[in-house]
Amino acid sequence: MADSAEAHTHRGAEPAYLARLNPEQRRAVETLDGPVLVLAGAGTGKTRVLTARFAHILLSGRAWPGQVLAVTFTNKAAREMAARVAAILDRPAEGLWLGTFHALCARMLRRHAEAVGLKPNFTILDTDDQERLLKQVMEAAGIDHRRWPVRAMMAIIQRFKDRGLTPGRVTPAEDSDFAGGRSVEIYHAYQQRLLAVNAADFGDLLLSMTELLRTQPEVLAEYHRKFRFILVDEYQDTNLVQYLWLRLLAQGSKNICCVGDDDQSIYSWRGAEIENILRFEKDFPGAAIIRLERNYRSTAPILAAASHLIANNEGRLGKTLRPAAAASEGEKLQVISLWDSDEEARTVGARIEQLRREGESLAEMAVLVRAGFQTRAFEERLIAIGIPYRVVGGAKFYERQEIRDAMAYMRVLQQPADDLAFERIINLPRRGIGDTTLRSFHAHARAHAVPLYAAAEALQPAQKGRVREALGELLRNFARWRDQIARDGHVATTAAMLDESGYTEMWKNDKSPEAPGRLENLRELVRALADFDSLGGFLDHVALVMENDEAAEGERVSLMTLHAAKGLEFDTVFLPGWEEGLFPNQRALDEGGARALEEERRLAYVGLTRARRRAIVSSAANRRIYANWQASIPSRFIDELPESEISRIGADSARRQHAAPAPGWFVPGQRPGRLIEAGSDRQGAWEVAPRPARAEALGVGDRVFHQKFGYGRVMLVDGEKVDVRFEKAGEKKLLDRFLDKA
DNA sequence: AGGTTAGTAATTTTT
DNA sequence: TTACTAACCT
Repeated sequence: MADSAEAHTHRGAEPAYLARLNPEQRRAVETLDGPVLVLAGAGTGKTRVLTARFAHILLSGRAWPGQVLAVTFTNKAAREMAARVAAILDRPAEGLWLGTFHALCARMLRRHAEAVGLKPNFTILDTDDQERLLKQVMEAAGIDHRRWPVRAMMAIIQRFKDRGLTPGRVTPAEDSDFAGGRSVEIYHAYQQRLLAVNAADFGDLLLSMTELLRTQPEVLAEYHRKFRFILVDEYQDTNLVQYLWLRLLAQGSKNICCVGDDDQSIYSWRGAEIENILRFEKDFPGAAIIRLERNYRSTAPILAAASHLIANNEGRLGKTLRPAAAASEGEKLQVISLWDSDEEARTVGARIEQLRREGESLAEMAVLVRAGFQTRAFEERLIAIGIPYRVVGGAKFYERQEIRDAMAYMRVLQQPADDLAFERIINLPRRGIGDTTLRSFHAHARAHAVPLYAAAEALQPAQKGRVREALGELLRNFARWRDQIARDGHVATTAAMLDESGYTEMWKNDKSPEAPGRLENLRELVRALADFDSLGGFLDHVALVMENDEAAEGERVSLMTLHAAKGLEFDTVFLPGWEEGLFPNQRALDEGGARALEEERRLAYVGLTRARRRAIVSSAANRRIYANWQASIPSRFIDELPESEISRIGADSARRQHAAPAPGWFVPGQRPGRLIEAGSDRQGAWEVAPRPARAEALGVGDRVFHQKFGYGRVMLVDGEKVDVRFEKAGEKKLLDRFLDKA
């Protein structure tokens, strides 16, 4: 508030949003004319620059809010930018073209839908729908799905779209040899199907819009007139079609400002091309390049370690992070060698407990892993020792079954031609309409080139018995709901639809423990519906914007993948699993070679630079993968850390572990022996810990402790099998020898 | 039509 | 190990 008051009232003095910038940041904000690339290292105030620049454009009178196009990758980033711009302006910023690539393209495409063969109410398909549609296309083309998986074809199509290639633009050189060279044919058929069901997938939003700008000069000119300034966040993550889209739009004013960090490009596997940022000067002649290297986040040792590591990469524009404050002190990085993944989880858990005892906040600690499955071991350990945690980036709200079902109902209501949605709900709840019946609808739909819904209507009278009755009722209901929506509005109608269709009833009758939660989610969905003035607006929101409903707040440790951690920061960051094969990930290396290794290294860099004060890297000598144990060696990235900035813990014993054969070496499924930890007087000795037999039997009502599940109470004893109700993990049946009396 | 079983595959995933 | 899917049975 004070900021903008000053911004408006100052005489001669600078507005506060400029005054608090360092010289480089300030140049990035004030260089308004022509292309600008801001190379913003981790923690150098990237968001501050972006928002100050946005506000500066408006406050200096260079453009109205509607004349600035501001693009981000995530909804979160878009929200944050909107909020911070509004804070500088001291009023909510309205009429902004600020959003994700996808949301902005969807907004544009709705206006020009007809030009690409869609109706303005087209559906935006998520990954699941895409896959089902493509599967149908491939089945129709007679492709053996066991030899040529749908997933693989999906990836190929996505890659085409990422590169701005419509089926007609795919050249033989860019084609793949999938299904005996039939990929373009399938791609083409898939696009035809999308138009037939009046739908676009995520990739289409960008591709269709770019194609439109490429081929229709008057549409392009319209946007050139409109947008005077373009701002782009996370430019290093753009793919080719996003780049083309931006370049087309920027041809108008030339005032494009891209902010990014080539060292944090970690999405090549999703089509991102780091070359876009490396090539910026060539693409936009006369571009100003501004480097932000003053880091306001981390201590000197963390910055030194991250810089030292990333210097091993070849393909980079080159920047060096410098600590902003003179604070050269700070804890060294800890590098811990451990015996196995269980010990790693225990150690991390113990460190977290210790830090908490020392007064650190759990919300300021994060465990960052390479792959999602690694979080499980830490979750189990944290449950056992009673430390609250959250897993960031798990299942999304809208990916839940009941939400997708309910949305399918809404989609059929909104757009009866949406075959995928219709297919999903035609027999949900069970109406006795099985494969055979559905197949006949499909045949009719194909033969008459009508939507499935129309086919069902046409064939309903020809059905017999229960099917005829149930289908008749469903179709009559839809007609009625469509009628009702004009009268009662979309919220009441949707609620009525979910009840009257029998969908809610289905979950009420469901005895599974998840059912009540699903009903609650459905109620939440209807509640959320009230924030929108139409069903269509809501469906777009869910497809493009809605995110995890999990509360981010609270005193909890965060567990997530390194990818999910980009853009976040914590006082303490645990980086477990730094082992060859896991990190750098072998599979990534197999697929992408040297380039992939550099991307893995960038991922390590991202991980380290998340830490403000403390980073703890660990590696385990043995890791359980599925059922059996596998030996592993510490990651090469550990060797790339500067020895002067790290303190090694257990390194000696780790070396000995690899040198000496252990007793009972790697019997699949069996616990390996364990080396006594550093600090013990028996350090270096082998301890093979057999599970001791239970001395005393457990009784009903006993309080017990389990390594994985924590504390609980015995509910039932059946020989050596015991039912326990755990305080945190629910009821489990297990063998008594895994329990300790508490 | 719907439930059961055997076989198979398991990174990262802002939209 | 688990989780999911495709053939298989009732």
